[in-house]
Amino acid sequence: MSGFDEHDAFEAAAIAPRVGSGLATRAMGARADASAAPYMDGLNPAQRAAVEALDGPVLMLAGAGTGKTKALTARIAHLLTTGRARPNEILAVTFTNKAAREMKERVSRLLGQSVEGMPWMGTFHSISVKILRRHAELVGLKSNFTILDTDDQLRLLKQVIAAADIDEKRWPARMLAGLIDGWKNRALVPEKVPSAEASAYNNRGTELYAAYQARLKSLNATDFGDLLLHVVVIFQTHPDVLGQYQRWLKYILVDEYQDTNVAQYLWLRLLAQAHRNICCVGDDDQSIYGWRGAEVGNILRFEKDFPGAKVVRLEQNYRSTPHILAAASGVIAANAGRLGKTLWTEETEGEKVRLIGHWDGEEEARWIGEEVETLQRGRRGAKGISLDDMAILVRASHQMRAFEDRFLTIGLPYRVIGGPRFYERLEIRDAMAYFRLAVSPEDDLAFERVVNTPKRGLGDKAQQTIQMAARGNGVSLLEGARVLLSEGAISGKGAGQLRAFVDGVDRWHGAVQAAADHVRLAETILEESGYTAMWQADKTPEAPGRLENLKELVKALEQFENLQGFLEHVALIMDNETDEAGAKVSIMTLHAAKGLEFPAVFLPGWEDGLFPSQRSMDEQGLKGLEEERRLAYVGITRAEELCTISFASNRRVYGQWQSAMPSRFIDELPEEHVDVLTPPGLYGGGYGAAAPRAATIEDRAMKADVYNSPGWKRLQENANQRGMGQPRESRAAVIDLKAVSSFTEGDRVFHVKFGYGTVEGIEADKLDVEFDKAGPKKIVARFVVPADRADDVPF
DNA sequence: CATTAGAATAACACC
DNA sequence: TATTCTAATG
Repeated sequence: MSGFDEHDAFEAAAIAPRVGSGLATRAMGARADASAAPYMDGLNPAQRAAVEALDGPVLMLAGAGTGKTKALTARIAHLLTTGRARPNEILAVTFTNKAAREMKERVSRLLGQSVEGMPWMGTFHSISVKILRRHAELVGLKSNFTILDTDDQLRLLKQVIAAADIDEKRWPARMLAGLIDGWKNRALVPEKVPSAEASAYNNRGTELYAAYQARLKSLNATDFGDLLLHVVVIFQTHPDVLGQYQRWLKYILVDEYQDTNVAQYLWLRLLAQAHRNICCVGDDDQSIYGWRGAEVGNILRFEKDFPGAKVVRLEQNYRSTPHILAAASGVIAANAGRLGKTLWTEETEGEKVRLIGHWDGEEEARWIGEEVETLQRGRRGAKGISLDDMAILVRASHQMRAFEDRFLTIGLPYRVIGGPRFYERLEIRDAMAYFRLAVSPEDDLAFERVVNTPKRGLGDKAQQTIQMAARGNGVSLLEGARVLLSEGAISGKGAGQLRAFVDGVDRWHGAVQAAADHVRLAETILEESGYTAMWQADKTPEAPGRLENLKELVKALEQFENLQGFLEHVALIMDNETDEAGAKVSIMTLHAAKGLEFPAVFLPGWEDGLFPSQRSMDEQGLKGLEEERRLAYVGITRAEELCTISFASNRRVYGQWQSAMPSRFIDELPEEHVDVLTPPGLYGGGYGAAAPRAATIEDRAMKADVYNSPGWKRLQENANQRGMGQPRESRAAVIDLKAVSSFTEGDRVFHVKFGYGTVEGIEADKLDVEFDKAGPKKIVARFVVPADRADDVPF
């Protein structure tokens, strides 16, 4: 019942009058003057132009904070109100479920009615699933195919690799997964992979890709990349099917167009090529998904793809203060090959972007924690900021830990967005595997995951036997197991338990087919399988939490009609919004922050190697660096009123201490828009958790003569002396330089972090020190002092 | 088969 | 450091 039949009816009924572009029009009972419609209120001229250019290709270049969603939703309202399209004739694609949800809500609000009838508003993936279920047989699948997540994908690949007799050690499955994802992102089926790339993965990349695809098909499964790929293949090979969709989906809107990859581009172009009513919204400066196959080229090339396209630029920013905008512009200006936009604002007030250095990551977290509390309370009589209005945006998710630790100890409420997700947790995935088996007993991957969880005495050997039996008979693992049991071919111990397991699955499957109450069924499954009992018996500290999660899972089921519906939801909706009450600071990655805004934003970890990430630069060179820079731009432009950038000179990495230089992006911040808060340490004095609150940053900031402070100069000098890309030691929190006298072997020394130690060797400016507590370390000489001067260390 | 200690290794961002 | 993998032991 996916709306296709109604659709035909609608198609016949919807005879929208053609109208001149840009003019207010009268249409089928719509309001007489659309330009006076409430959804047009408060649109600036550029936005209005974007809303009114309904027919033909439109490219909306929308800078950060320029009201793009407003324009987009108004455009949808306009399409509906003018009678150009019915709700189910508009295809509106976003990248995240959150964005789709928000758009739905806003359109509903604009029109004063629900838009439940907009079935084609969603992510590329969710819309693709809808299409693919309808035409699965065209690519050799059944319409109830399962969608594998990354984990399943990897396990399947390992099997394929093993079957090809390749040493997975030398040729990791991850590498192959990356290759295959890359090909799928470019809509390349195995036969189409360019021969130049066939040498990948020990010359067997394409061969294994083909084997993997065959395996997926036999499992009646797809991975994420397939969802799009299959649809593109169907469109390309079945013009009749494509034609249907072209007729049905009269208007196309695409959000975040700069993030589309080749497959998505083809997907869109195929759908749009007939009527060319496509409106793409994007910002080349916010293209941050190159690693996922996004092609900035798509947006740069739009006018060539759609000749005669109308290009609208949204440049008036409604979000940030001038200083914040200027700082962001200064950074992004270093990128080449931009379409170019100049953001401006009518706003004149506002604080400069704040910059502060710290000795190490812990101190950075401590400082930000205090600063959050200060802001919450309200600085100098200013009004306080709610925790909900503050965010900490990090480059990589592992950076979040330091903040979580700190916030937990000071009891500061926080929420992590996009961290280790609920549905990726071990116990949830196990439970889901049970549900999957209940829904489709032939789901071999699910079978493998839980046959021996909890332990049923079915180890590698027993499982191999089952595999053999299944493969030999060309049946699923469950059937294979059944055969073995009936033959009595399985050894004594596990046999009874396997029998119980197989019977259990049969029973649960029966219940699913009988459409039994699925919430109850889920509980029953977890009980009968012994899964709950397993965690109850587990005495590790995390067991109670896991049981709690299982309860939550069952509760989440209530919102769905059945298990199938739930499973699909989980496969596609990986963002879990836990809307707990109470104000909280948000912690998230820069990527996750795209599209969001906060009055106060903290951007920690601006160190070379971390941000920009060394890996990005190593693998992608200048291209990678530019993408990192766009990420910096995204970060800064999330801030409405206050943006605080910070870096730490030392950080633990894999338990090893490492020092780093402030990010090169810091040098790119235009100095007249930055307040340098004195790097701690440069003026000595106890700075840290125990420091009196009166001595916090605010007061210091007043004195800091911005870029003329000795600290800043030294930062610059150090920066200039060193080559780029080298591992560099800190140029920020420099300890008393005079303390760096010449050391000799055997000297006793002191280091703030490691304590006392003995010099074992000397190498240029580095010392090999055997620390009493921390063990052997290589240390830059500047960071240690003679042991008898330990008291002089200002930290 | 399960358990466990010790070693290896890891970490960038997501639908 | 923290998790995961391997090999050796029970």
